Amino acid sequence: MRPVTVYDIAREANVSVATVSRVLNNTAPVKKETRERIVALMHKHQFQPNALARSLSRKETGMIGFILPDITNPFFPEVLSGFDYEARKLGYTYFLCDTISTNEENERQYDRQYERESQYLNLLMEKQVDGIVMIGGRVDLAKPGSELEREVEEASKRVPVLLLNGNLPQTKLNRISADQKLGAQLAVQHLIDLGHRDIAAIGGYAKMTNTQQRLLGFRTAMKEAGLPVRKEWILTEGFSVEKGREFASRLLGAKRRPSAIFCMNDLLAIGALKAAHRVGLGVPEELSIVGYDDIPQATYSIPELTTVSLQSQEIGRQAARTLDKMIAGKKVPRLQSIMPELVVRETTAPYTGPPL
Amino acid sequence: MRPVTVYDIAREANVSVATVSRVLNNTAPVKKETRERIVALMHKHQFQPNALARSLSRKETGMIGFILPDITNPFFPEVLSGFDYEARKLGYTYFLCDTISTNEENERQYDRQYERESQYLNLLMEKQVDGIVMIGGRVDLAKPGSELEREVEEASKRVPVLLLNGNLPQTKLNRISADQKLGAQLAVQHLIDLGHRDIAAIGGYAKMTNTQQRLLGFRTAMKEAGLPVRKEWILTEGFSVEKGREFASRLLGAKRRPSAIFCMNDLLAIGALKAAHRVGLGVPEELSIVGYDDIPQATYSIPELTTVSLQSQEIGRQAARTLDKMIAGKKVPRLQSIMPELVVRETTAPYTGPPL
DNA sequence: TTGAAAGCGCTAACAG
DNA sequence: CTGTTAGCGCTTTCAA
Repeated sequence: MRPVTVYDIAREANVSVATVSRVLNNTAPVKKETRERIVALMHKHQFQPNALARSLSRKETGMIGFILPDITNPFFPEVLSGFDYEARKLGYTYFLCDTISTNEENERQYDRQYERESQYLNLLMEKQVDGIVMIGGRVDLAKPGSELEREVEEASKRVPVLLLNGNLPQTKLNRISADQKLGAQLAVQHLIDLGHRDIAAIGGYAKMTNTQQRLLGFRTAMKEAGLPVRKEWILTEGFSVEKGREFASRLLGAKRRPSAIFCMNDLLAIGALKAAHRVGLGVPEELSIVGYDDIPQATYSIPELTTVSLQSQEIGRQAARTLDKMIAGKKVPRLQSIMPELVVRETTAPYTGPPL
Repeated sequence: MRPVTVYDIAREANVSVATVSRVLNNTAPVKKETRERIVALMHKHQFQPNALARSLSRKETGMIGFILPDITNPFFPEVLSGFDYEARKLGYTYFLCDTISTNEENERQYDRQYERESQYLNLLMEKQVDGIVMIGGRVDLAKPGSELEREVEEASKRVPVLLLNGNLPQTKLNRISADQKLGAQLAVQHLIDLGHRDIAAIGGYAKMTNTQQRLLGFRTAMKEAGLPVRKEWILTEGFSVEKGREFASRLLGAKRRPSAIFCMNDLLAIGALKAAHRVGLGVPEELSIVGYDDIPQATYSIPELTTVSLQSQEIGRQAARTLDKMIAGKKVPRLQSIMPELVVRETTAPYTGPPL
């Protein structure tokens, strides 16, 4: 059966569509009597306004596009859930745009990530979303390259775009970002305070801003404490549990090994935990480990991870509020910085090795 | 600046909008020469067709609504990622509708879950989605109650609805579901084969179909092996790590305790692992644990979880393909059953206690 | 091959 | 308070 429209309601109520529209949107006073008649009819026919038509004429859709790299990476659901909470309150609904996802062989496809982002950017604009938020992918690159940047900048002229936890340096897009350097400093300072001097750093990708910033924080903290940074103790290129295990194994297998490891995220830390376990090294007694991100899984391990909370939920919420303002045409600060917090749990303990 | 429309292109190309539309959709032959002229103009002006307008007249949107309870529960991103992969290939884009999400105080809001589902159902229909998939929430209830069911049935008359891993018994909606009972049997049989006789089952919610089915599988396997099921060893109402720890603690604190625990999901198993660790019980030497779902985190723990894979990615993929067929008006089987698989890892070992 | 014109369903002046 | 009417941007007959 053909869905019922405002015309159907109008006809049966002996009014014009304008009046129906008015009671639908409460956009102008309508005589109580006729209003009630119309409302009754709407219920009777289970009338559901066609949002497409409405959006077409109103020129706003209440839809947002959320572009992220990989929903199975537990960091993103955290951000998303905060975003969801606020966005819903503000009356938005959103498209989830995963630029990686998993194919039949169950393998992630990173190679086409940026291409996907471009596709989604266009698709979302065609769908007439009111705004777009981007996290991960090219936004994490220290030097995305002008083409990747230009594209987003171009998009931002048509629709508000907000970047999360990253940047596109050649553009002046709005963004919300945790202070990555500070987070790393917090973590490393914590280790130093515990008496550790031989500290390694593992994970991340050299080309990513977050990694560079965290490494910078690491170096800064070490330097301020007058501690040397050993090159062989900085192992990058990877963010997975598997990589964490690999990096840590390498570290722990060497003749001289660190007494503490600073990991670029929690997954790596979980991998490091596994490596330590494998070689029979007690954590935290013999080896301290600190993670980064504070994903829920940080409390699943034994022992539970000491880590740096990026306040991911908060970033998500902030994102929704900010994007809403941008959509409303209000001014928002170009950069909103979120303060990370050190969360001390069970993988760090005072240094107990031979006196230095 | 006003976005460019087919009219703008048409005018500048000295053709009618119909022709522009034709080259846009490749829906009828157009003279090569004029086609090229039009294509060039489109590029020149960065023309982006307005999907709203298109959908309004075509009566199809390429949009799907995906309703799930909680994106931060790692089971759902798995399903979603499989769904994403196929849906994208088929040209769909989807709204993520989380019915729980997290508020400012960082607490999940389960109480209004069903209400949210109803809201989203309506919202999605107004947005004119081509189809809806539902997982969790009311779909997991053994007796959802007629109102909750009627509503979905009603919706399904207007737009294809597909249920994942659950059912609404009073309706005859299409669904894709893992065989929960079989999965449980697999798990429990594995324990029995290892020589365990004292097996407990923890977690789940008594009112949920999945729990009932899994418990049924548990009982069936025990019965077939001639083993008794002790009432105090079946602890329900909960799906979290915290609950797992709590249940297992209770079990392990009693005078007589099981030598193996079958958990209704992996999070519970992780909790059980923690409980065992706390009381100094070695897993798997002194206590075997098996989980359910095989979320990625099942391999993060030490030792790694033996568990039942629900093939969540596959369910997601299947869902996309099936919904696409339904949208195309094709017939699909009312129920597609997915076979679970036992994944033996490190938390189960032969029984080594006193001879029975 | 191409154009004219009638929708798709709703909103928003404008007029009364 | 209410009705008329012109869009919103694209698709799709129906003719030519």
